Amino acid sequence: MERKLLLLGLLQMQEMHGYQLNEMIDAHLSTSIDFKKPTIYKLLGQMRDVGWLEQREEEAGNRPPRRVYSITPAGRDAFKALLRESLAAYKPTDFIDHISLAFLDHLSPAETVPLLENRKAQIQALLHRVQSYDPHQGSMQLMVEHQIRHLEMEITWLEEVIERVVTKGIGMPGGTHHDRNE
Amino acid sequence: MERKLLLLGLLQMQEMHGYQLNEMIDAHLSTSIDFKKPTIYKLLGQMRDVGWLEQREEEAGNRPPRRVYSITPAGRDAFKALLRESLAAYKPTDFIDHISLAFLDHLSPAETVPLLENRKAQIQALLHRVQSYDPHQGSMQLMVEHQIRHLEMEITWLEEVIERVVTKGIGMPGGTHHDRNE
DNA sequence: TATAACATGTAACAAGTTACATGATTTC
DNA sequence: GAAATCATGTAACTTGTTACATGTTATA
Repeated sequence: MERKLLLLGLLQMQEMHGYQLNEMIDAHLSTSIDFKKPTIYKLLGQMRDVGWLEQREEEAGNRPPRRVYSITPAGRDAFKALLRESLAAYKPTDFIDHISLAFLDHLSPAETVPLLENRKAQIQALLHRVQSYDPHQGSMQLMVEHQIRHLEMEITWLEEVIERVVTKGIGMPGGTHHDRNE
Repeated sequence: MERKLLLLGLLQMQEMHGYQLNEMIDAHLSTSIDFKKPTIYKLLGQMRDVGWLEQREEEAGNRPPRRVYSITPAGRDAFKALLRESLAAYKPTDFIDHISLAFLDHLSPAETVPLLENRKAQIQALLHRVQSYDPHQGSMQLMVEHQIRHLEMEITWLEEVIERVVTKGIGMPGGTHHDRNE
């Protein structure tokens, strides 16, 4: 539903066609969310079918006509309902992509540190990209600021982990066990 | 691949059967990751088929026999390779579940604040659950600490957002526009 | 004149979850 | 004797991405 919320929110500002929505999302939100064209087109069709959106065809020469979507009163209601629901409900973040951190002690510090430094460099690169954004309008800017906070936290956290690996004290009780070998 | 990494990591400590792995994950990681039984069983089968795991059947009375998996040398190699790869590569977090924050200004502050307070309460509840965990062994503890950091950040961030909504200054430039209505 | 940008979409695939199926054993 | 726990798995569904298909118009 969050993806529908996003589309409805953007269409609330002005009517747009799919390609245009894709550009918007690409330009302003690509660092923080994945949302690809086929999905956009599909959801637009779905929302049109249930009456949240109205479709208007815009002919322009011989190319595929633009399908311009505008939000209907029903769509506006749906938007508000989704928005309230989504604001009030917190969905816990999935940490599966960080599971490797749990097995840090299976590698030697000498090997671990450069890997973590590499990871850190990537986060930093992303942070710089996000920071270089022009300010967005209204509360849209909150998305950017939130991501910046998040990335900054990730970096300081990683630095601490690296520090702990270096000074050897990784997981609290003496239980450090990376095994002897190549 | 992260899920396979997790299974391999757990099986590196000791051989286990699927049900047991599921219990482990449930007990120690359920606050931070989703990983359900059917997925576990499927991945165990896959990894057995490619020779990363060895399967041994343990009969016990008349009930379905336990299929106990132990990691093979090939599995150990795969584990290390996956671990290195996964440590070095940062996969950006998806913020789609936070998109509602971008449309905060479509609701009146009077309505927004309680919704956000509710959201905050949920994060706090989760934080308390995570904090009540016994310390995990070795670097596994890092997962817990990371999640705690994350949740604390989310809470302070939300508090700031609430503050900004209350004092009206939401998204930087004067562009606050929540529309007049019921 | 080749490539990028414009504009739409379908089809195949991926990677999970939820719901269902089965049956023994232990606990209340 | 009912319900929870132990133990396995399959099947259907969900929700998204990637790859492909198509054709026009502007740009290098």
